[in-house]
Amino acid sequence: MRVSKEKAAQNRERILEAASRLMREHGISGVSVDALTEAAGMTHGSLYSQFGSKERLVEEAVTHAITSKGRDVSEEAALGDYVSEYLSPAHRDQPGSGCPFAALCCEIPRQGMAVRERFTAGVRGMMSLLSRRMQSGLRPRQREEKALATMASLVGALVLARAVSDPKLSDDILRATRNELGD
Amino acid sequence: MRVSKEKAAQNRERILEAASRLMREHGISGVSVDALTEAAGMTHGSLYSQFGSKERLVEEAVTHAITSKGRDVSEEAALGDYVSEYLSPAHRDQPGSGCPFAALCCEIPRQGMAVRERFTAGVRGMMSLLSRRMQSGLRPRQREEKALATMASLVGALVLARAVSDPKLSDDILRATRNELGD
DNA sequence: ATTATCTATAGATCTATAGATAATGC
DNA sequence: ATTATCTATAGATCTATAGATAATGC
Repeated sequence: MRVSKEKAAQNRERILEAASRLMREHGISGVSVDALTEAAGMTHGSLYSQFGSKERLVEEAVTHAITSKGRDVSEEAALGDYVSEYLSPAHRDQPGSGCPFAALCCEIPRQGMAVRERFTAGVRGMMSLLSRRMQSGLRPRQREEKALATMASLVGALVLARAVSDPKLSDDILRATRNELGD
Repeated sequence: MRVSKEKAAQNRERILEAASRLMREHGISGVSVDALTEAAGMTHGSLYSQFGSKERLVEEAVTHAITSKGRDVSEEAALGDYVSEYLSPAHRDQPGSGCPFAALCCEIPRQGMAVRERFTAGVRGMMSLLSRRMQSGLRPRQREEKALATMASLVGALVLARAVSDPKLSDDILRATRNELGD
């Protein structure tokens, strides 16, 4: 049965929402087309009519996750606030709505070029977001370098904190990195 | 057909070698029992006789990768040398023989408890390895904290450098983190 | 007439098991 | 007699496609 253009656009959006959340929680290869469309309240057939293939959906879902996450960052927020929130236990414990870079990074090298390029564009976006918040005394080139190193610290701390089974060690990783970036 | 005890032990070792390499290259869920035993020159049936299940093989393979990698680090190596090698393009381009933490971190939260605990033990090992190389002026507690923050930087830089599709940006991530850790 | 969605299904592939085989090691 | 390995296969599950259905929008 067919639905209205408006309803179809809504359905597409719901699939993307579900995909960007489920992929961050279970990994890209860990989410089936079936599980995904079911979470969006549809059958798997509709995904192929909307996106053509899983690969193309992944492209859009990765972009969706990155841009929607980027919009959450207010332009006024200081570096320290951003770091504190990024390295908070709450962020660690909610990967589905958390940083897409930390959630997907290890799977990205095995994705198609289009997916990797969208991920890369997102990394550049986060670099410039952090760069703008670096000490104003530094030259642009140095600020970008600082931004990249900071991003590496943030992403690394989050993925390790999520991976270890000991809650205390996990907290230690977050705190140690917060302290290091606070200087 | 049966083989000698010695040969069987060799076969087991070959499966573990293949597993620890292939899992780092294609992810834990990205390697099938079939692909794995074939890489070791056997059929998939023998894996079940040797390990009982894929999950139990993963436990052993993760441990195998971590301990064999840990043995490579000479006790005399300084922190700077370790960092330079870790953040080298060569390490980035050879995940199969590289750091298991960087290769597997994102998949570990979805593994069984036994796998997560072995990963966690490995993280503690790397922490103490780095800790021993920190400035001798610091107290043990501070050295461990520095070690954790350094590990986060290393792992984060490597996974991001592997993920981005632009070779220049990838090099920049490695260099920026090397410079940051060099201070 | 167009098209978003559903149903049914094809064709791969994945983990796991059962039973046969044949060399080992007592 | 034991057991490491192989062969065959069961039972799930995964991506994708073909054709039917029915509401939309000209």
